[in-house]
Amino acid sequence: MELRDRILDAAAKVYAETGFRGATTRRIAERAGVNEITLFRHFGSKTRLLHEAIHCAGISSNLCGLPPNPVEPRTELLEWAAANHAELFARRSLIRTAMGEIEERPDLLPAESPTVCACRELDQYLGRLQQLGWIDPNISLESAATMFMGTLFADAMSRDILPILYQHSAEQSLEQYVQLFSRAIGLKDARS
Amino acid sequence: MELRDRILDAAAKVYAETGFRGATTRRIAERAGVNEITLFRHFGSKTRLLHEAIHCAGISSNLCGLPPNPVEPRTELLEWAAANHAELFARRSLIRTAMGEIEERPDLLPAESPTVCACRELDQYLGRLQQLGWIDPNISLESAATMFMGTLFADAMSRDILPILYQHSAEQSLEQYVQLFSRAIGLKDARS
DNA sequence: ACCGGAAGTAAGTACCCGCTTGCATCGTGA
DNA sequence: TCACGATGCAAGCGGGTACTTACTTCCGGT
Repeated sequence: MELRDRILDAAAKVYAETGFRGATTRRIAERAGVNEITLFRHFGSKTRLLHEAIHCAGISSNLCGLPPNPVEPRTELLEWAAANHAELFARRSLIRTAMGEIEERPDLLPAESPTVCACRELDQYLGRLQQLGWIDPNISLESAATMFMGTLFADAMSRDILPILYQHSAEQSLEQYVQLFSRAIGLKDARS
Repeated sequence: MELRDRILDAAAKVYAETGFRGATTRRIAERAGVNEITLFRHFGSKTRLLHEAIHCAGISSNLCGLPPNPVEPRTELLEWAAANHAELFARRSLIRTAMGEIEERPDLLPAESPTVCACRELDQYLGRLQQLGWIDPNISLESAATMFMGTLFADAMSRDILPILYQHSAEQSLEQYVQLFSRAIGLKDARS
């Protein structure tokens, strides 16, 4: 791993653990196994370093998208939900920290967050289902997409800190969510 | 307002805005219009002050609960959702900050959070509906309750920071959520 | 052999932090 | 009137913070 990437990686981790104020240049340097001065020579200031680190850490890996031509909506929704939930859950520390500081430092989070993209993707997918006549024509697509995305988001953010609420495994919960959501939107499918 | 309460109030606000590290004793004192020394004379240390401040700020106001004997589930759910959402939304800054720091300072949040109580309350209410035969007997009550609570939670936490996702008003969204949720659990009601 | 760039080392600056000490001030009940 | 408790004020302590300066070390290319 290149030194620069090692620093960015360490910075993102320390930030996720302790926030902007807690992510001191000394701690980041120590975590990266690098002299503190090197941070400043590479990135100029702590602020610029953290900006770049969070931006890089926020770039989502390749998610399997929802198909343009739905075939088995229930299966497709479940796979998509599992991928998105796993992504959110893996980054939960960083996301929680950044959300907690968003009012103080709104520029640290990218405007086009993966969550927003995912929600729009779901919205458009539901639109296709609606055109095909597979779901209720009267429901609000945006609200349905927001509801389902909110469920995934809240689960991924709270599962490890509110274990009382999340006693089922993630897979079991996601199946239930998809089943409930399918009923909510009136999905007509062979396997009800 | 008593001086002690003024300090606690200021401490909770500064904490919600800037987190534990950002909530310096000088800032809290200035916000409370009080000498910094007074904080230490009253609470001993910054840590004890913030513990008490967050605990007091977390005590929920009297929420209208779900009725023990359901009459109009759709209306009851909507009112309950509106009350809970309003409560979460009002405290969103504090909740976001505390969630962001929960791994570093898990003792700052009460174990029995209002959200957990609300989710259990909803779970039991759904159980009553199920016993009455008003909703599907096969669905998982915990998953349904978690799903709806997650929707409310995500909405309240993200509405102000992701306005692209939440273009409808809160009331409109809540109505849609309740309508979708009612369908998800198979609620049989006069007004479908 | 030598040079240049990248990294480390040591020291320091100016500031902010939690917290303490010592003393002045003020209001109230005895 | 006076004593006392609560509060304010000024100053400071030891330590941490971001960041700088000046110098050394090391390593690869020519």
